[in-house]
Amino acid sequence: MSVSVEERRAERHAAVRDQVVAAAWRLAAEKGLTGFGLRDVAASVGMRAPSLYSYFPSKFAIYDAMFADGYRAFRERIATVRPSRSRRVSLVRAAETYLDFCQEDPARHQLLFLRVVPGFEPSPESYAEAVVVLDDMRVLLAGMGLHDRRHLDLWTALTAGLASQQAANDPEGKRWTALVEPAMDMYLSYVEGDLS
Amino acid sequence: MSVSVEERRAERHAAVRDQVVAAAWRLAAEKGLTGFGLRDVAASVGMRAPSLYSYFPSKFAIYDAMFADGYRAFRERIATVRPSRSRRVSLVRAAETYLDFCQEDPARHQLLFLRVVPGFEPSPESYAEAVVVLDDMRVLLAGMGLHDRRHLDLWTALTAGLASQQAANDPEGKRWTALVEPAMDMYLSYVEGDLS
DNA sequence: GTCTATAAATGGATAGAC
DNA sequence: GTCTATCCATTTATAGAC
Repeated sequence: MSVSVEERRAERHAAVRDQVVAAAWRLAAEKGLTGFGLRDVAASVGMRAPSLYSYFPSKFAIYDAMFADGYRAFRERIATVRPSRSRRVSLVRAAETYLDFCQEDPARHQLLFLRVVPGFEPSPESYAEAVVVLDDMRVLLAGMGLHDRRHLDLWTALTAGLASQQAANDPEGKRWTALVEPAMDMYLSYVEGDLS
Repeated sequence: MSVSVEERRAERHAAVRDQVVAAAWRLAAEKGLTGFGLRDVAASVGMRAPSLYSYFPSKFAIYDAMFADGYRAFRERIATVRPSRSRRVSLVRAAETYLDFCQEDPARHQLLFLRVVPGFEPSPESYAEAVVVLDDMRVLLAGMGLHDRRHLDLWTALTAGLASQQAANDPEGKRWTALVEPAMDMYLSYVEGDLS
């Protein structure tokens, strides 16, 4: 059960990385996704800016870690959705969870689901986290008998649209969130003929 | 038919303002919505940065003018949609026009329809341009017998979702654009019972 | 690994001459 | 109205001492 010095060092290193990412999320929520600098990040973990470079080679690398982290958090959140025998209930719960997740942190919504940071694109490894979540959704719909990618794309468009309209036009309210049930009803009656 | 000196001066002033806004759009398309500076803007209209302050009191004021200008352009574009007796055709054409408009300039899509510039909110006057367009859409749906705001919100969410998924996940392709017809079919069969 | 110091650039914005 | 000059803050990132 002994652990090598290198392993403990690596653990500490990873722990600090996580703190940096958490600090970046806090600042993004406060000042906007592109509104914070490395000094802010460093200060809020008790460091000076240059020390961050022991953990991340660039600011984009921090965005990249945030991206992966955000999708892992999203996947965990989606995993908490209580399953139901009713397709309708399952879809409504999934969509509501997604909408809540977006609304509770608009900066995260922008980083994960929109293309907002000029010049930033997630690395293949981080993008893989996004693919995993999308695959979860694919499996969920497949479990309902929907196997066509177009069915999945239509569902993501519908929920993404509710989220983006909510964020852009009524960030504090429920104008579009309140439409989740009708939206899922609409979706379900449309795909009804294709259910297996 | 004579025009006062002041009027001609005002006209020239307005013309330069328009050039500045046009230059800002070009740069936003090139370098990202938040990726350009006032020096760039000034240079691309043959000026130095301080001279811009004769036309706009701040960078946010330029974003504000872009916002109003973008919604005017959007309204003109929507006005070109050929009317049809078929509700389905009308909705498909409107949605396709919206999607094309978004895809042809992602920075414009972000400024008009997402909340991307940290700290920027449109002035009431500029926001009024957005309200006008939304009212056009309200009238269009009302002409089809759909008078409920929820019908309008559901339609905007659906089209906005197609646009944002397209922009974020397949900016060069047609993966979600290709779903306009099914999406409109879905929408129409759902609201069918409420048509007057 | 963290620091100071600094690079090298850029940001928005202002003062004041012309 | 436009310019030069400049302010002042800030940015990301690097060099090198400790």
